[in-house]
Amino acid sequence: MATKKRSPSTDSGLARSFARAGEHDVPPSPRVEPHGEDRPVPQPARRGRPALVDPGALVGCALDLFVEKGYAATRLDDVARAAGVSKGTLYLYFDSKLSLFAAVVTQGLVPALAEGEALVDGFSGRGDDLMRELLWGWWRLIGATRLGGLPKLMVAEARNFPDIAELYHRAVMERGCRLVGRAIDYGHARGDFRISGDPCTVQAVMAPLLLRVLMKHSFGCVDPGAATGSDGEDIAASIEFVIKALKHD
Amino acid sequence: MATKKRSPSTDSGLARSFARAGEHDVPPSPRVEPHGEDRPVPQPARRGRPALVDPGALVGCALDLFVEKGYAATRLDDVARAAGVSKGTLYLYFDSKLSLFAAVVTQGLVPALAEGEALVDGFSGRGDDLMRELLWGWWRLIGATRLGGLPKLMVAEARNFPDIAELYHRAVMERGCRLVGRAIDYGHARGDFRISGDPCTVQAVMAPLLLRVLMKHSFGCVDPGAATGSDGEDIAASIEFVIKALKHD
DNA sequence: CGATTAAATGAACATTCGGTCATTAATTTA
DNA sequence: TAAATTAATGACCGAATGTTCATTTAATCG
Repeated sequence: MATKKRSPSTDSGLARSFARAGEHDVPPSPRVEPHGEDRPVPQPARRGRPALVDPGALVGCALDLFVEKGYAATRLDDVARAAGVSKGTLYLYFDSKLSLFAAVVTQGLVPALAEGEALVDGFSGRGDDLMRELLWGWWRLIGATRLGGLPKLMVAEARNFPDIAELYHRAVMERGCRLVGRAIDYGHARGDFRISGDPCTVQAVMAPLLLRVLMKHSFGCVDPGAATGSDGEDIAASIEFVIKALKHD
Repeated sequence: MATKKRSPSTDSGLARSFARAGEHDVPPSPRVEPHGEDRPVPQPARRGRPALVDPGALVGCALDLFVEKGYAATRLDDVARAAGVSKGTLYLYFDSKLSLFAAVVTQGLVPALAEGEALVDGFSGRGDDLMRELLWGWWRLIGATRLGGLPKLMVAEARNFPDIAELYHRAVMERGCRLVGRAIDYGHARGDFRISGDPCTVQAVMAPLLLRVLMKHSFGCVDPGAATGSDGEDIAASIEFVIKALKHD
């Protein structure tokens, strides 16, 4: 009942059941076969029917549905239909519903985090400007995209899946908090901010944007104000709000 | 398949299937008198076996489980067992799982809102002191109690139950936002705050505490820092953070 | 004490849905 | 073209669970 993946790569259930991350959809590179066979490497010299489906697309559809309906209320039939495949096909790429969920949570946010870290690493300027760029970047890369659904998904399901919650906490939340904390410390060291980047301050800084994206993906269907994000206007206001709180009098 | 309630009072499915609010758990007051039927008669001179269960206790147990597991993942058997009754008994008091959910969401928060409104109505003093009392009151009455689980529950389920989401939005969120908005406006009129209580500012003001309670009820089992609230210390810090953002330079 | 009425039960029913697998489709190799 | 190999399908199964209801329990009334 365990591994059955088409790929020979070993698979430790959960938390690692999926490796591809790119958004590309190219199954077709059927034609490269340099005669060496049993090497466990790049060109397995494929035969038979080439794969049509893009696992990344499956994960994307699952993300949308998990965010919209929650884990338990999302049927694998729906995911399959949304992706234009059959339910059986899902089981060619994922061991179980839970491993699909793990794949959804795992992939996506890490690139955005890396980008933020690069920003903070190479920044020289006023602390409030760094904070503006960082928070705007978060909004552009996460809050305004469908990745913004992940926080809501995890808030909803963390208690039901402690393993995945811990994974998300370590790989995303802690790393993100360190990042924001460093940005605050940067401004603090420069004398721009009155306080340092302790965990409580970090949460207060992220809170307006995070809450906004949580509302968007929950009450967005009921509250038109929460739905849109109404480009920029009040995102900017929220960002300036927390920067004001950080600055000296 | 519709109404079957033991009481002759009409019941419009959803959103109104339950009225009690008490927190007591005493079965030993055998005269329960389920929501006094519209007869002005306080003592209907009951016959037959007196009721043992307290519907408020059923709702309380359901709240805990819904918050912990989410709606879909909560089994009525669990709710019944937690309340010490049989599953069939639940259907004596609620038409369906959904109406139980509606009862959970409906009751509880309104009294806290009323208390906050009384505070703002009768306040005379500095704007930042009003804000402190208001936010601390919210934390004491909601954030620190099990009612604090409701925001997480609604964030998780709003999209699945638009009717209940709209009910919650109207009866709780809009009312709460008006309340906080009035408090900000109060300080703004006095010259204590630099900005008025527009919806965006209100959300930014509530965000740190709301996010904290959301985290507590989701990642609390994984992140020890989010679990406790570590009484007072960083609640105070969060409150002072937003007050700082509101004040003039 | 029966008769009556209401409360509570829990076994049984019906549906949903995650997961399986025999079958079919599509491609390459000989 | 035939064999081999891999991809994809969708009907099917079984466990889980919301809902029902005939039955049992416990109180009051005549």
